[in-house]
Amino acid sequence: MIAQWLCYNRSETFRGEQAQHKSMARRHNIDGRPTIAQIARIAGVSVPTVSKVLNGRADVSLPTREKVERIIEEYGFVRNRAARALRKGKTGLVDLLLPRLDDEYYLPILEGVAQVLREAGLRLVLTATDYKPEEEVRWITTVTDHSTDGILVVLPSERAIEQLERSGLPFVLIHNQGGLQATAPSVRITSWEGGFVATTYLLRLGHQRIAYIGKTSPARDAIERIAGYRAALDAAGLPLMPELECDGDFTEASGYQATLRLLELPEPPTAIFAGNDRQAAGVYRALHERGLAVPEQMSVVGFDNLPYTEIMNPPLTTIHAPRLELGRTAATMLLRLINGEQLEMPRVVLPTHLVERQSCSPPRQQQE
Amino acid sequence: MIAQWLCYNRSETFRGEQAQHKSMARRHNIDGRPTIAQIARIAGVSVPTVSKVLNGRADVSLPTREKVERIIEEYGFVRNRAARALRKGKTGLVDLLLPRLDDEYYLPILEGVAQVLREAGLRLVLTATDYKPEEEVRWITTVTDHSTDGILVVLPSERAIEQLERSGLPFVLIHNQGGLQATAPSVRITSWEGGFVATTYLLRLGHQRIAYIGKTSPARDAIERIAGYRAALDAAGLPLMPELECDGDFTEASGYQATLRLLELPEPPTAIFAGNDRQAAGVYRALHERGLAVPEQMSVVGFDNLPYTEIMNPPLTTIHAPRLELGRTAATMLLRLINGEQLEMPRVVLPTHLVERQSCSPPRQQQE
DNA sequence: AAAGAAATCGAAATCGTTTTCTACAAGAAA
DNA sequence: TTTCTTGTAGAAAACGATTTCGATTTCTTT
Repeated sequence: MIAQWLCYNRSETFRGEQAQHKSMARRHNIDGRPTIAQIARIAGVSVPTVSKVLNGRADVSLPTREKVERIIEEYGFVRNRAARALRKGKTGLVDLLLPRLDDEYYLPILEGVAQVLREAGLRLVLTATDYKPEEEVRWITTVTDHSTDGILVVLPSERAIEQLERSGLPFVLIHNQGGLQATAPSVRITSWEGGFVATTYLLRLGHQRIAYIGKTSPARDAIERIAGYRAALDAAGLPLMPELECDGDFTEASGYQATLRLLELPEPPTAIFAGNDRQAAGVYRALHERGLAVPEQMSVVGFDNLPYTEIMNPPLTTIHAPRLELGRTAATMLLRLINGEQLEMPRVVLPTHLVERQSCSPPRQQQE
Repeated sequence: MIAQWLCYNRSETFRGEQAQHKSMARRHNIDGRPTIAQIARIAGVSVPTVSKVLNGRADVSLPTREKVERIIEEYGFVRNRAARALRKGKTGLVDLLLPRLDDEYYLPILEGVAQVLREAGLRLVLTATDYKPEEEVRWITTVTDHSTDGILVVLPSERAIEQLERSGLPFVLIHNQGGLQATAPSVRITSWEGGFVATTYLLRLGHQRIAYIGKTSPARDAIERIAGYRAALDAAGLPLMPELECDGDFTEASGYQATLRLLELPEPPTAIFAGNDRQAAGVYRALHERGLAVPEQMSVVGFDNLPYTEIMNPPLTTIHAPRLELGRTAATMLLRLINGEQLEMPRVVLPTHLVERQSCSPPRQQQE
């Protein structure tokens, strides 16, 4: 982080000589910024003509255009966005609703959205709803007042979706939890496939007793992950082992506790598929406390591919959730909707994939 | 809400005597949301009266107020924010400029800003500048068009500060790198004290040879950290040990490399103060590769208190940088400025403190 | 009962831009 | 020359709210 401060400060040494704008404009306007009317008067043309120049319309002669452009440049004129928004009915803003801001999981989504919006010249309005549907609804209601061009909602509640559909605003859902039948534009990831791939990977290494943590959550993604796990076992001709399916609310603590319980089993698993990376961190902690080595005595697979999985010890093998693309895709779709276009693919699912690092190996009995 | 629009339109359709007015109003209102004018007509009052009710002004009689409020409620009216912004000169928006969005360091700052703005009923516009001064300047220029009420800039460049001061907009700087003489409103943390405390902590444990990683960065915070380290050594009557002051650009990789070099020294240190948590993660990796145990064979202290330091193995002792408060304080100050108040304390410095976990112990020779 | 004070309400102006829609000029076609 | 385009420019009307300020009405006071 501070690394970049370095080169950043370097380029600082070339201190750009900024063209100082004429202070004459001050005379005309109280807050110092000229309006179209003033520019028009100074240029000796009418207000609409200036507007036409600003908007690149054709019906302005070249000399007039150049004169107006010169004055605009000279006085450093920028048009009042509020007035423009009022007249055009567009605000240049897009709202993004996240459950939480202090959860690094959402960061790349935010980043992806920000990238696309920046390219499109739109500004990003960010709100955290703290996982409360009423907050979501409240926010959607308050931005229904022409103050946004479109909305992106991560993990929307049912109520939020209803409210969105009612509002008539363009919107795209990210990580929609809703039923499969929902028709609203949305972007998701292949959680089922991720669960399947992770489990299959462990099976291929020779593991037979593979635990899963995170059974309880009613969230769509969680349900898909465990379904993928079960399907992989099934495809390998193995029976389900209910004692190896642990509760877990996808926190570090629940990963820790689930692992302790698993280790007390008469026949503990040789591998743990930890539902997500946070739980995997808890798994590591429990294993370390009990003096068990990863991957020699226990293989571990995570899900999400959070940044810190790279610096875990050993680096965690995990399923990559393409969160940046989630954000980019959703934002791109929303831009289309705002533009009045139809989406040929309103419901997009982005692929996950396995990131192989050093937390897995064949089970001990096969190693020897 | 659509239900109400329905009945709204229905009642309009059946109102013959107001037909001419109605058709006009309908023609101009494409998206079906009522305007103040329509509410006023339905309530049988004037436009200003509705406005007064909306703004809680005193000169409206109770019966009138109640009637208008009922109609507003019934029709689910929300006022057009663009129109309001134009007239009042306030947008209800605050811009936050961050160097990057994918850096978890900034997350709590963002969270703190978001909290305060939410309480104040303002919306947060987020932009990443990618550490480029020209991006900062470009953004500041484009929001100078009355489209924001105030700006918060994290790690502002010199040029950005100049631009801000020229713009006349309210602004507060976070982590200002500038010289001590700068008078602009800003919030920082006590980096020097953090460096001093971390080093003193290690000295008290009995360490004599304490390394520091991150010498090279010209960033204000980095300079203060190493200055604190040196001052602590000095206060303990120890000489500076240049061979123990390592270069480092505050990435995981540089922590790793610096540690390898330190271990090759004829007399390696017994403790490493790692400049920041990311470098500490690299230190852990190098030590683990060389088979050295933390804290038994090497004590490590980080800086920042990133979330993952808690789940490092062992949990990292580090200096807490109060980033949430950084965001909250800056936002609170900005709110004051927007409100036209004077700041009695324009330049705030927030205290850091040591978070003691399990990565430090007395050096080996003293243990035995 | 008359006059003054206070409460209540609305007409009209305003914020700064965009969008018709009309007017006029110059050039092309008849 | 007359008529018809074509190209330019501007007058005026929105967009939807807030604010000012004058006009009523109601309430006190003497």
